[in-house]
Amino acid sequence: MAGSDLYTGTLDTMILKAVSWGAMHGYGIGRWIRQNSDDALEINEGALYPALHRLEKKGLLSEEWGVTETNRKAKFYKLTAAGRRQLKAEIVRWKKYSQAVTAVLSASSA
Amino acid sequence: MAGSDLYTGTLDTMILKAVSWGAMHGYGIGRWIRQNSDDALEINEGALYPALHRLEKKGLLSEEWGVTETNRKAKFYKLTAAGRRQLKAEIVRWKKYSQAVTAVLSASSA
DNA sequence: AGTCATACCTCAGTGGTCAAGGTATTGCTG
DNA sequence: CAGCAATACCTTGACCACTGAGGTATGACT
Repeated sequence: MAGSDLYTGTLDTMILKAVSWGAMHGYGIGRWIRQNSDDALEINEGALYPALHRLEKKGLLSEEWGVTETNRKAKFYKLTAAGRRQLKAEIVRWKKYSQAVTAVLSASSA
Repeated sequence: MAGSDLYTGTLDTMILKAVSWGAMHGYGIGRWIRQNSDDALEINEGALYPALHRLEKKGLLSEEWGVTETNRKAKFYKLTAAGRRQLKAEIVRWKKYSQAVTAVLSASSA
């Protein structure tokens, strides 16, 4: 599975966003990100699962085993209150940061 | 010197951009990035200098000792041909990537 | 003489990602 | 019904960029 060479640190925020309307399982989160990025981002599983565990350990996600619509067992993640706060802050940070980098990369004089 | 919590991987591209109109020394590159990001990005020197050495080692920058306008000795960096090519590619990559992440973070339905 | 800004550097530690391996189950298709 | 793709989870070692903190030296101004 070819990764997308992530800019480190952006994955966690996207994961939090993915579950912001309800519980989702890991594999589905990866698929959701790919789809919502118009196939630009392909999440490496070796990055995805450690990230989920990390976020759970930080108390930003809670996990629970369940069954998918297609009858498969899967671990479902949802946002905690802290996770929702974090998501909000991270989105602000991303906006500022990406605008700053874009400004730098389109500067037209020294 | 407080860093800006960089998203790993974005620094190199900004450095290449900084020297795209002519040679610049390391300390000045840090200042240039800060100014062109409207003070949003404060480059940690512990990130900056290793990055310069890295890029030089990769053949994307060439370095040469010189003297600044204010009469101080400093190491000046400029783009190599490979560096210019890399910069172009990295800017494209950043545009695609940042648009993708922004799309994901502003998705409005599951 | 002292201090600030400039200008360079290194190092240990941390931590996220990649690449590659693995297990198990469902469901489709030949 | 055998085989295989897709789903769904996981771990591990290696790599490497960044943080935070330390350091040296010089020019300019007070």
